[in-house]
Amino acid sequence: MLSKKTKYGLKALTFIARSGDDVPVQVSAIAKNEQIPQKFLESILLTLRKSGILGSKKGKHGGYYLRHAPSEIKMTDVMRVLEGPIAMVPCVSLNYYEKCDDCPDEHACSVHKLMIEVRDSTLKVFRNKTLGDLSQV
Amino acid sequence: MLSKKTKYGLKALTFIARSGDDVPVQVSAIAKNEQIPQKFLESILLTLRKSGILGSKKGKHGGYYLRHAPSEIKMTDVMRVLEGPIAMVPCVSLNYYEKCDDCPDEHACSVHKLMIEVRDSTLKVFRNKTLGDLSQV
DNA sequence: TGTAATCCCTACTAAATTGATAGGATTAAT
DNA sequence: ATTAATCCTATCAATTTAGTAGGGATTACA
Repeated sequence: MLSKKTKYGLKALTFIARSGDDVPVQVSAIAKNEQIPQKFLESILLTLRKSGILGSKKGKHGGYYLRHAPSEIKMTDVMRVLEGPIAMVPCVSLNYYEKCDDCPDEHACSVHKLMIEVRDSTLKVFRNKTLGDLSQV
Repeated sequence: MLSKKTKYGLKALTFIARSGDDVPVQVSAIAKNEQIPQKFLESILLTLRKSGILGSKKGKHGGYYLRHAPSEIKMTDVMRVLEGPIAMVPCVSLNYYEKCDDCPDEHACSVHKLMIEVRDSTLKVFRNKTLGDLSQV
């Protein structure tokens, strides 16, 4: 299941992308329009900023803005920041690989083989999708 | 993340598939060979039996067996029993559809659009994979 | 210079889920 | 009868999720 954090994060990014890039967008505006608890959204946007996807401006008339053009923001990056590894098991993760304790031989593991295929097919989707595609009406 | 339940369930099914189909396989044998806590495994095999994927025989020399040939047991069915809906959000689930509270118009929802693509690509993998494929050495 | 608006940060919490464990009831073969 | 197995219910600790609370720091602008 997709976490609310990810869902809210994606909606927020879409909202910002649709807002034109001249002025920063306030958390309150996003929260109101997308029906997201504001304090929760604050923490989500903070992690998106720390990861380099968003930039921010403090103080009056401050807010968040995209650091790159929507068409350059790939879903692989967004999903990894919000939801974590794309692989369903660490032993098939490209970026966060970890060996299973129980599994003596990965090559012989049926779960491993299956999850590699799932990972690849999911990656293909996320690599070909950008925030630009999402924010298209 | 894949739950341990699903991981253990897949390993158990693979083990049973590889064991030839003349005699039922005991939980204890699977637990020992696949390094799965036996009591936990018991409950997993029970749900697989209740879903119709496994059959069981009680009493001495009892155990679990596949109800169909491995090549006829599709991963879509197995995954739905073990892990639940394949879709990452209920609003794109084929079998467990539910509307989002917050989303006034699904067609306009960026998350919805993205998750439909993920669902379809994952489904394609699971539909084309059977337990027979998994248990191939 | 003051004040309101805004992001930033830490800590806390309730509820749900996960990954088991415990203990026995039931069933079947010998 | 005894033994070996599945079946069933209940319980539990740890983790994760989805927030909430409260204030600190920064900036625009009157």
